[in-house]
Amino acid sequence: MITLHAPDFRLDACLTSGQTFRWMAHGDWWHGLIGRHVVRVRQEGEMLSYEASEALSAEQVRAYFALDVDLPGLLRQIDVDMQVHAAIQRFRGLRVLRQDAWETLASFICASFNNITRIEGMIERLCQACGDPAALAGFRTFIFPDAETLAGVPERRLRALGLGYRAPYLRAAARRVADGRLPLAHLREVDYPTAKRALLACEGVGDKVADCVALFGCAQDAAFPIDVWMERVLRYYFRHRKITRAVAHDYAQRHFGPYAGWAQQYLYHDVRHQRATPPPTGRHASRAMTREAITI
DNA sequence: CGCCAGGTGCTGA
DNA sequence: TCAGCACATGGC
Repeated sequence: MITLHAPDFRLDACLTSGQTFRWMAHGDWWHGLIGRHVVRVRQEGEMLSYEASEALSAEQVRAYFALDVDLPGLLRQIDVDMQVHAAIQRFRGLRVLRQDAWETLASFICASFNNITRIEGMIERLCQACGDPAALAGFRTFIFPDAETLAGVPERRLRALGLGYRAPYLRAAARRVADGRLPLAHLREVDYPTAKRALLACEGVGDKVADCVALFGCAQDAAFPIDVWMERVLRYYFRHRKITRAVAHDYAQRHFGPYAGWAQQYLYHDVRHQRATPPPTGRHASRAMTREAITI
């Protein structure tokens, strides 16, 4: 077992905030994969411990959990209004993970117009059907199938896994990655608009999915995915008027700046968490936040 | 059973 | 540019 120092970090928030779909809680441990490595991780205070099925360096783990990011400095940049401030206070330590770009692209194609529970099931069946088996002690799982593999899977087989109309989109994206038309590794090196434009070339990838892949899979910290939840959150900055996602996205970019994606992750996790555990009275808090929103 | 889900592509104004 | 619509599926 290897232990690293992980200040300003909250593992459970990272793994339950809708940016990753395969981690499972097992007592104090979380079981999952980092790339092709089967891993279990556990947080105790400022310490993060892990075990892996094969050599997995501390640097790879640090990179995956974005522990190299100066979180206090970053939060200072996005802590620009009452609403995001409250989310930061509640979930300080939440970080945007640095996941594999292909797995992120494939996962978020499956995520479109879908709910998280079913997304998890679809991805798990996809891995069982097309991925290589792997294990860590008693934990057995399957590696996420690579693009070359999925490019050769017939659409009807993907439909049989429950992907529905997303099946042809996933197959086409796999082809595009496998044959090099979409150079995913390169998208970490270019600027955000360039990365997003490249992702949008895939069928079944619109603004929201492209932003998720850019943010979670390509280290594009400015990317700002807007789904139905974020649309509700952002409406609040416009005095609850109806707004198009394009307007909301443009506003968020200017309002939060180069780390807008991290603000998005805090707001998203916060609104989802509020639904799960509603606050006791909320009256004063919501009035204060409304007043703040109006002055923006 | 009806509504909803980390949307996208297409169409017609 | 933008609203309106179809699209598969299953969780709740």
